[in-house]
Amino acid sequence: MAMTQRRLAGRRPERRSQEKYEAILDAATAMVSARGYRAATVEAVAARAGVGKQTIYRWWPNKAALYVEVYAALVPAARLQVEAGDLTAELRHCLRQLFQIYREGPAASILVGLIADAQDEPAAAEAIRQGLIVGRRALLLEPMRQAIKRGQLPEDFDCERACDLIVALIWYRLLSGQRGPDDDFVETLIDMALRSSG
Amino acid sequence: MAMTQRRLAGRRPERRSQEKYEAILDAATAMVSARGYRAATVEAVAARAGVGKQTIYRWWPNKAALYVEVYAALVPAARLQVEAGDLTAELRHCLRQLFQIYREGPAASILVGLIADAQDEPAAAEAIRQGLIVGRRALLLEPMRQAIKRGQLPEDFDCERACDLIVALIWYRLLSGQRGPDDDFVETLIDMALRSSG
Amino acid sequence: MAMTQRRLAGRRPERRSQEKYEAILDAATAMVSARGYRAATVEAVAARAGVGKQTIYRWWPNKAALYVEVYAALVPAARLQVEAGDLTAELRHCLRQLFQIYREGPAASILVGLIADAQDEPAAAEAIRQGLIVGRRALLLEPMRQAIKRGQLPEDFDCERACDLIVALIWYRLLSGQRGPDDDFVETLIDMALRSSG
Amino acid sequence: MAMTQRRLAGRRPERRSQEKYEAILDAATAMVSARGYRAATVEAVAARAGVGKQTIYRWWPNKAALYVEVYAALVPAARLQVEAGDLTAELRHCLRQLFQIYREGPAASILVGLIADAQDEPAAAEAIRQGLIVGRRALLLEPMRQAIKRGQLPEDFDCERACDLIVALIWYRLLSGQRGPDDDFVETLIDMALRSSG
DNA sequence: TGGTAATCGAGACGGTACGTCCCGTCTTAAG
DNA sequence: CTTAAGACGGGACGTACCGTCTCGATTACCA
Repeated sequence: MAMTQRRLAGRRPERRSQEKYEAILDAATAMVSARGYRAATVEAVAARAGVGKQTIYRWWPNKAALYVEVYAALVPAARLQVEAGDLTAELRHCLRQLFQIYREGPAASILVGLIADAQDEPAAAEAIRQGLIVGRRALLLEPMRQAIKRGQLPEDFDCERACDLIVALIWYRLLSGQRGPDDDFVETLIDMALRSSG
Repeated sequence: MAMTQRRLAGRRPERRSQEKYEAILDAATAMVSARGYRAATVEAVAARAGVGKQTIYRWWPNKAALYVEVYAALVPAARLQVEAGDLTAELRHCLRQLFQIYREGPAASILVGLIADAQDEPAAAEAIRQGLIVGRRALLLEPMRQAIKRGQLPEDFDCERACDLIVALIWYRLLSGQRGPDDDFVETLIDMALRSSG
Repeated sequence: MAMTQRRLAGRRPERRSQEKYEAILDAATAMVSARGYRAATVEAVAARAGVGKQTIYRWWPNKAALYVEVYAALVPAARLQVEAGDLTAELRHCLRQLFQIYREGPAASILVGLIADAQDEPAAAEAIRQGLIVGRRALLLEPMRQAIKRGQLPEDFDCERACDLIVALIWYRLLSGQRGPDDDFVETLIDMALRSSG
Repeated sequence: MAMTQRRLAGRRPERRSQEKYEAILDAATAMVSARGYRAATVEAVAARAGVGKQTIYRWWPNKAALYVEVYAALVPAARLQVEAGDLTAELRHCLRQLFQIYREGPAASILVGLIADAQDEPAAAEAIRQGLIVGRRALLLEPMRQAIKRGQLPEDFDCERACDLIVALIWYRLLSGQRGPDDDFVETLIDMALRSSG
């Protein structure tokens, strides 16, 4: 999202065709839904979008960067946030919304594919770190910090640890191919997170 | 270790050359160490082992199955087990040994590569589930169950949940490319596992 | 020199910037000298001239047409003509001058590139025929015809045949990548041309 | 034909599939006939031959090398040679046969394409020099040398020059896109060659 | 002199081919 | 009959240019 890749430094994104841009993201989304992350090659996405391969490579350095953007579009932060004044309620909202999105569309497949890609493509790893981890963490961390301020959590509660726990368990559930993430899982996550320290 | 693949039923594994078999596992291990999991293609492993590609495909259905076996050899269950009569001591021993192995050699890279492969190759997924999850889980579960029997853990302690938590956090640490697994992490894991329910 | 392209009839060439026009020809010349005819793509010439690609395509239908013009500028007819009253002297002057030009700059590379391009681009073939053959032939034919009139050559001397012979041998020497055209070659050409019929 | 390219040094041509080899040469021939030399891309030839691209690149370093071999197959030296005891008869036979082949199939197109390719691909240039010039020259030179021995040509007749003249005029006729090579042209060539020195 | 139209640079665009890599299967010759 | 060596069809990679097109920003003509 941040367009920080060196090789795109000179590009002027305002010149990019909005139409093509959307066609590419749409095609990428559709391809994953239809045939899975691996089969959603740059070549296939380009063909489906009615676009030259170069047009994709012009704006994204690799498949991972493209799909970080697709993921971000599918999982808008706004949809996960809520101000409830109550930690459990806020986490419940965030996670239920997230899992709903995972169940509705290909976002989970994309996340899993990106994690896989990241293992041997440093560029992909960086794209993920920047696009998914850094930005998204606050969605969980912030409510916890607020809760401490409000006195709903002990002062020494380890927010980072709780946050890692939640993300780790979600990743594990997706990666190990167990049942999809459901609302029961939300309660388990919240329960475990709140117990994790303090 | 050998002969778990159903599809090789008709073959006569006794005819497999023990020498070549070891050469292949050694080459596979060396390749991952030297160039990483992705670059350790079947082609490259065969070349390094001085073996035809077909010889690998004859005995393993795919790269993942081969590396499940390499992983199992690198992380022998025996090295992780200990009978201490104390849950914390047993978990500490198991996890410290595991992390030591991860730090010494390519086992962690292999695990991560396998997880990645599993995402779009059902065969790889199955190989992992059979080879890594099913068998390995007992190493954590058993000590916990014993601890319940000994009264060191409450009756209603959720061993599965605690076990998932440990594995999930290990995977997350490896996959997210944070710092390697160290002895501090062992203590964190034990602490979190023991808090996770009850 | 300008405005021979029929297809530009509707344009008003007087609006073409003389400055840009020369910058393009200069860049085209420089590119061939520096990197050869093939590498002197329209894209590269435009970049070197500090000009948009479209500006080139606006005034020349294709690369060949552009280089016919560059060639014509590098090999001005005036430099090859002389009125000596003696066929051998006139041919010698013409050919020596031509070879000197070939040795000095990229004209030979351009000629060879154009011949190559002409083989599968009818447009290039036509550009060559119009720009190089039709106009240039007279430089050799005229002196021969004068020589016949002066009685220095037999009445039945086949000027066309002699002319073809000279051009063919020059092309062959350039195309076959043998030694460059030198003054010895001039004498060979004249000798062979004068023997070719009669 | 000589398989002297460095990068093929390690290959063992006896392992090449004769069937595929012929399919490739056939497809290459057919492609030139059907769509011309330029359009006969390696990709298109591979597709038409029902072969992977790699299979072509495995045995030929580039398109030019492939087509040198196609040309050699289309214009077998045996078909051009004859022992007549008479120079004119031998040259006439050679050239008439050659032109017949040019008129029948795509050999001329290939020659022209190769000459064009040679201008900016040193590899192609070398393939041509080795495959076409070095080997083929003897077909013209030998009869001339025999004629000198038999006293049918003066001792000081310059065979090289005569040979260059013939080849140059053939190339020129093909390259300049004039009328195809016919039997009249054979007589012109012989006449000019015999006059060219001595 | 201000409007308007063409030209300009820059470069995005769909497309085609490139030459390389590796997959998993098939073939060959040596042992 | 097994082996190593590696050829094979296939599919995707990421790059290079092609020739066309779309942008604003000049520029030059004409009203």
